[in-house]
Amino acid sequence: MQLLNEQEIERRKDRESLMQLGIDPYPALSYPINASAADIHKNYENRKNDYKNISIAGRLMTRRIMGSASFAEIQDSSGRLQIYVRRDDICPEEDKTLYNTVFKKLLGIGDFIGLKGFIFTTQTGEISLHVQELTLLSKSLKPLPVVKRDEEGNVYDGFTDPELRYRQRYVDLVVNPEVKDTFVARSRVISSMRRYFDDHGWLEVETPILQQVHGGAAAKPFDTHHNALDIPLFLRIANELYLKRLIVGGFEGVYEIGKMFRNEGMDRTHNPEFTSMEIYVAYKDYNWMMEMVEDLLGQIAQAVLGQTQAKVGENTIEFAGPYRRLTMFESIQEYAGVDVSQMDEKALRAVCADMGVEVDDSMGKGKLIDEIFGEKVEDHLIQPTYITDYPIEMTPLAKKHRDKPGLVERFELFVNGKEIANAYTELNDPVDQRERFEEQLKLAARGDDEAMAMDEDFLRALEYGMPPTSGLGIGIDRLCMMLTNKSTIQEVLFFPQMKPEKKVQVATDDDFIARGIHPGLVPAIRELNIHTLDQLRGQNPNKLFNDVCGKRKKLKLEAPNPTKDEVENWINGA
RNA sequence: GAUUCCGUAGCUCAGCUGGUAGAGCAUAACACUUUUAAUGUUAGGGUCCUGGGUUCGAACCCCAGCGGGAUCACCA
Repeated sequence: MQLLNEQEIERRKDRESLMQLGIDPYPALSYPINASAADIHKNYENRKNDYKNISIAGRLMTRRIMGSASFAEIQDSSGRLQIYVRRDDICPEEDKTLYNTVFKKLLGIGDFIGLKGFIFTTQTGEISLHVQELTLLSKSLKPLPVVKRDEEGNVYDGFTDPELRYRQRYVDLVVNPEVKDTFVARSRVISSMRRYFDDHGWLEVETPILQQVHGGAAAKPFDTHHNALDIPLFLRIANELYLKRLIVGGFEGVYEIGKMFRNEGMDRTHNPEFTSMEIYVAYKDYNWMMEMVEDLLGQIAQAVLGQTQAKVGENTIEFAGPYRRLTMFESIQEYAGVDVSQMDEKALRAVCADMGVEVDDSMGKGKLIDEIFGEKVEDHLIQPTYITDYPIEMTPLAKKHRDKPGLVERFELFVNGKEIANAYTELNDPVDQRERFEEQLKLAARGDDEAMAMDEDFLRALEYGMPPTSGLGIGIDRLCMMLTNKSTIQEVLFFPQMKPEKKVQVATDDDFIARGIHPGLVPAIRELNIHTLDQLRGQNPNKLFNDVCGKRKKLKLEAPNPTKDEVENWINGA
């Protein structure tokens, strides 16, 4: 049961009327299509002879009715096409019902229709379809927001409320064409990335989403339970440790593009489920990986934008490599003016205090350096920049630097002040790896709730031997944000997570009748804005009695007035 | 999680100092055979987010809640 507004009631009546005319509003059929709106606009001028028998389908989006002729627009997945509908063309016989009643009165904006006819150019120069045959394919019962655009492309009655746009993305996609463009771009980002990896011979794989140990990253997981095994399970926060097991197993290049789940806060750059790409290639190190990433991102930008530059907010980003490389210590030296490379924890805390960087007691040396970096450096890294050689404490899965003690071979790629990729020369020494996990356990004991958990099976795999390997992770959503110039993650996710929509449980007529209300009085109850049984229960009996009798008179209802006792019984449910 | 702004017709938004709820588009009716933000005339459409409070009187003031945006914190 739902409350219908005026326009929804009207459309339901139209649906009934169509059926009475013998027209199925939802016919079961295949409608053959031989052209799209975009194809017609692109090719009609040069190949006019090919557009004399067009069959096309789409959603009716506007109508301009002028007596016995009308202009309208339909929208298919490629765009819009103006159609010209003339009464005597679609109704060549005596009976003009199809035009006068069906097209003019019973169809509405949002309905799917199929059309046959020929393409021509109107006096005002618009390429249009002259309709000879019209078929209703699906009736729309809810009114679409009507977005108007003038010749300059100015939008007049936009569908702009972010809440409605995200909750009803289907409507957003119908009326805001640039939204569709964003998601087409997203799809191209992923497909061009996949093509790049496949062309290099690396294998796309799938690893468990339901995991018994949530490893590979520092984050809070979603937990669930498997009934048959009676064990707790977690949605993965990362897939790194599984992909490395596959390298142990003998694959020389594996990658996975998939959803990760983190039970943390949400904002314009975080959604509880997000898409990441992780790739591991054997016999490589992080220097090789930096060159690969430059090549990859240049090619993706080219595939998505047709060029390697992207406008992101105020900035123009050049994705073609090579990218600038800075060690973490160099970057802090450059942007914060401090050499932290030789500092111990105490000295670092003093530096943080100096700079007004907030810290707490659970933070180790690595975390403190990361805080300084985040506060002072990140925002400056606009053009793609590799930050390399991180402190060992904050990177338990990366190999120790080949000649810089206390550091690991890791880089992060920053673009427009945001991290979009993270890569290591992977740690493959099982003894070192066990020690690193143990260090993490100590951090956990100290209060760091993001410290990584020990994964014994992963250690066992490493003990069998993993070749030297470089691994990379890219946040797909953020990459898409950059390449589509969007500032929120919601704009690149079809269905971003939202708080539940509050749903009022509207009572049906039968619900009211079951409480003893005379069927003829239900309209009076609804007229009083009592739509749920809860609302009914909250009524004052005397007031309700008076109101119902008043409404009965006003609405001229046939049903007899209730007695006061009856009204009390409605409320008490007796 | 904190701060702050917002919630009025299907959509986009007005609504003065607290005094009978408004517009454009959409919808309905009539007219109109090349319009394109079609046009002209007319009509209907509201739980002013919800619940309390103040007041003779609340869309408006106060309190609480729900939902959303922005900023900040954490994380990718």
